[in-house]
Amino acid sequence: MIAKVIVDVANSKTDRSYDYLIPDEWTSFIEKGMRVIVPFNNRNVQGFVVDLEEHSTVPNLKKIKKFVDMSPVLTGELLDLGFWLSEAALCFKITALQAMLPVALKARYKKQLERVQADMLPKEVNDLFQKNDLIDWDEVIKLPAGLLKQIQKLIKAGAMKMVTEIKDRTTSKTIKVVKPAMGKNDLLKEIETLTPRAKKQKEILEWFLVHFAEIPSNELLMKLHATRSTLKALINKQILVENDRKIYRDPYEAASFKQTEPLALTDIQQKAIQPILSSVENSEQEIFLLHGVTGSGKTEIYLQSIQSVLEKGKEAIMLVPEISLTPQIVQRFKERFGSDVAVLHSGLSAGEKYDEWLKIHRKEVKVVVGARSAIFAPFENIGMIIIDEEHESSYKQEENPRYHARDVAEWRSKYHQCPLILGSATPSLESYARSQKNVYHLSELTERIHSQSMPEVMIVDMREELREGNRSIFSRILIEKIKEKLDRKEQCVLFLNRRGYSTFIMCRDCGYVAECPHCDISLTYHKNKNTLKCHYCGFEEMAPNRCPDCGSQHIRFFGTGTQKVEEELTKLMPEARIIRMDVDTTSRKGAHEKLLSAFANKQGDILLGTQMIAKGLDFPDVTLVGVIAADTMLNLPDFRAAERTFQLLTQVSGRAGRHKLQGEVIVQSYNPEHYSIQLASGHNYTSFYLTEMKARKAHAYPPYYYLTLITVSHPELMKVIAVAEKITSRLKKELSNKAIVLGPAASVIPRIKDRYRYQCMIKYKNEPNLFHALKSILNQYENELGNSGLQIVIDSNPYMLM
DNA sequence: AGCACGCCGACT
DNA sequence: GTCGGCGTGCTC
Repeated sequence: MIAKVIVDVANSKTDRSYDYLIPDEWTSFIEKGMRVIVPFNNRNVQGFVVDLEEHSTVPNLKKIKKFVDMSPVLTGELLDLGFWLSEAALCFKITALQAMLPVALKARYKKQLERVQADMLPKEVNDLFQKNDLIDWDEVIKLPAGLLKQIQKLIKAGAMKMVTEIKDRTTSKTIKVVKPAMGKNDLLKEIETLTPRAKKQKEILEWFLVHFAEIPSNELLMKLHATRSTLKALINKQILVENDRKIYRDPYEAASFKQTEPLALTDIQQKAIQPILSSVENSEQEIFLLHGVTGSGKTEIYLQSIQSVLEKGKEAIMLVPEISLTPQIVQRFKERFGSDVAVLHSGLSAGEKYDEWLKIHRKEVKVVVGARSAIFAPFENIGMIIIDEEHESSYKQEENPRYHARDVAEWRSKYHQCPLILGSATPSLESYARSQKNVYHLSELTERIHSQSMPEVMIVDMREELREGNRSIFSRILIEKIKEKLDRKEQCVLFLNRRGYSTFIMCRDCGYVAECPHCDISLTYHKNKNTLKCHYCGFEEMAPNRCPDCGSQHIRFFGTGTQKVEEELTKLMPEARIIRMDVDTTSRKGAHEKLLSAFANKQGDILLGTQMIAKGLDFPDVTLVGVIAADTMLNLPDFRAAERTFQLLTQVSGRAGRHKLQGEVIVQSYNPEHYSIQLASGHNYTSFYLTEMKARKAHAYPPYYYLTLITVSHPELMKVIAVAEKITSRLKKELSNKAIVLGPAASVIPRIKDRYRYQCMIKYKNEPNLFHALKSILNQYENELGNSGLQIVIDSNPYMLM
């Protein structure tokens, strides 16, 4: 038998399957989707079996060396999906296949030096090997040059050789468990022969007499207040045996979840869920766009839809944006579906993710709640896929394979003939446009449950404040309102989309601006450490107190970040308890949850944060939401700037007054008349959609046109320009005259990490040649891509134009 | 990617 | 005459 294997060598020349002979003893064992280890050009690499065949046309096949899995890690469906994905995202097949598995399953290669004939080695070389016949290559590299030379010769002579060992990164957590080494009758006899002084030993054995089962050692010792030494005595006497047992890490172990029952749906919810349920009933592949204002009860619709899927014996995938994978959402799923749920998000360690993935693989769960990559959950009988907050940019992966979870979800829903639900209070223009063309089935939830009204939104013109002499970052009305809420023991959420203290520092005498030495971007001042940081490459240096250029001491800090807001707020209201949430305060594991639960327990009056506090949070006592600078995003050079601003303002405002108390929102802006700010404050999605669509049409942007962005980067500017120009002119030649090819132009950030960056953008409607043109461009530069430091990134349907 | 092969300059 | 630098090409 022949196995077709995709090897773990990410390169365009090796981007295909290779045939290998399956050793006779494994012919009935090796299956599609398993990982194997194969010899490949004088070394061993890992690969995926993607097909099995009787015969091969290739002479002199090599044999599969080892198998890695006892059962396939990729289903037939996922293999097909991987091939589709590698085409859609223009990446190597192996890259696509690996993206579908938890990182823990990615092969790790360890090079070693093996001793073949000890008697041929001189003493000083033999001494390097102690008991083992292998030395890690990392150790070999450190040896003195003289010794290396000898080793080189010995390798040539065949006395030693280089080998690669391949390992998973799976580390299983084990615990010690203990059980009787004999039957009940013998156990009884042993108890009788114990000396009267061995009171604790007797207690332990009596426990086993009653329970007669394996138990974690620690648990047993805790229960009986015994110590390890007592247990050890019994193990030594071979009355009990102790073993290591692999256990799952359960990130949510400590939390206990009360089971909840489905809530009664309002009439509006009922109307929205009906078509979904009938689609589940008839196993129809339909895509629903669930457009529901914040607080309209979308989650309950998800839960009940999934319930109906489970009742049919099928599985469900629910995607949520990374940032909103707060305990709140997880809790609602765990409460409803108990241990049927696996949770996958980036806050978990590689081992924890692997364990959650294993639960799916072993069919121990029926529901997955997770971020983007959870769309690859290895279910085989999917009855529904849900993407909550479908407009979120975190569904687009910004590295290879550059896929959008929505596209993968559509593919899988077609494969399984099941409904796909896209939910959002502010759908992406692409999705809403499809619903207008009846490609998607639109369901609207226009009212909040319990008919709370939408919060009152007030726009404050900050230019006016400035004119009236208020130079603070807070408007007078915002300060007044915060104080009012504090007096009433209610809570506030303040939002600012910028971390750090100041966005840039400038010398007032000579105009010097501190910039990153590796990127063309100004450095952000972080006050707590008194450093300047680059938010793109991580560069950090001490902040100067004199201008490095002219020596002046007049250095001023411009722009406002969360740190500065926190400081100003403390000055104005020393009594307020502020919880700040941004990348800098949540980098440690679990910090996110800790800060949120502190706020939920009212250990804080004001929650101040960036992006990450905009979504999904639901705190009953929050009655004021303040947006400190609504225009920060509006001024970005991105065609989605208005859409993002509208979405963010709507999401943030949705945090206020979700329960009994009426909410208020204050939006500070320097562009108060901009339609995205005006329409967000009026909660008017439809008008925003229509206005924005006109702008998109006028400028030939999605959803009227598809986009593909090509970014060329290299340490030398001339090289970048030359390559970008060649690519652009080639595309202009090869594409139809209906395609718009723009560029080459310097990227918004012209240099990152010492690499210059140029871009070319393609706008098109129907361009069957595009795929081949792009592929041949990649092929043309392939040998330059690796060694000369040239990088070409092709992103179809980009979310980040930077 | 990474390893072998092969071709040309520097050296015992 | 050999050793070792790196460009080139192939991997079932």
